[in-house]
Amino acid sequence: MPLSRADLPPDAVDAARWLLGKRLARGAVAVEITEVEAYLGVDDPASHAWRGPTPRNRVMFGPPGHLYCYTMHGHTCCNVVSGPEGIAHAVLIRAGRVAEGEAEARSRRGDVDAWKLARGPGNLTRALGVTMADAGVDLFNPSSPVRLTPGREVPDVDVVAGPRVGVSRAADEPYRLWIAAERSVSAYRRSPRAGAAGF
DNA sequence: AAGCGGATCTACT
DNA sequence: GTAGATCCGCTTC
Repeated sequence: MPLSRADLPPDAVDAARWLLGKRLARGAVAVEITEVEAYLGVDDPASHAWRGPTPRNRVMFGPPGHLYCYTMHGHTCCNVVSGPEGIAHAVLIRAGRVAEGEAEARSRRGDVDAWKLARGPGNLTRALGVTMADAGVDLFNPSSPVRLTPGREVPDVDVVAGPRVGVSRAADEPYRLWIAAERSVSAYRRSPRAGAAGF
């Protein structure tokens, strides 16, 4: 059974949990998602959508199930837009484990350990070959260059939550979810601009 | 028209 | 653990 758009929860945190264990596929490469971050659109000061629509973030304000891509520091990062339309909830795909097409992924990433091929959002897009040209594609359309496909069920006891990496606002919200004991999960770094940890 | 700041990565100590 | 490369979008002038 292919995944359907109706399976994707509208709330970004729910969508993030749902995406763990699913696969993101492009060309011969498929990555099993191991680490994600939820961004709550217009209600989230850490989201690119917080200040409203711009040419860059317009995909996030569109229908769910599409790919929001952006570049920073010379890297491409990609998000799954959730719903409802106009609220701009999205889930950043931070890391994954290459499940298919390791040779093709390695041709782009070079000679690194297998668990590092898609570790970190920039490395993940490089391993898959995702670029800004893929921005806005429908992840549930089988003829799209990038697709979401079924993976494995991840039990709740294997899922850990914590603060998002590198954000300077809302830096303590536990909107980052990952699979415990997965080596492909990237290291936590707090933004130097975020205040002291607020416990 | 220019400056600033960032949802990063790698290398080096 | 820390520093530097690197570059585009958004804000402000």
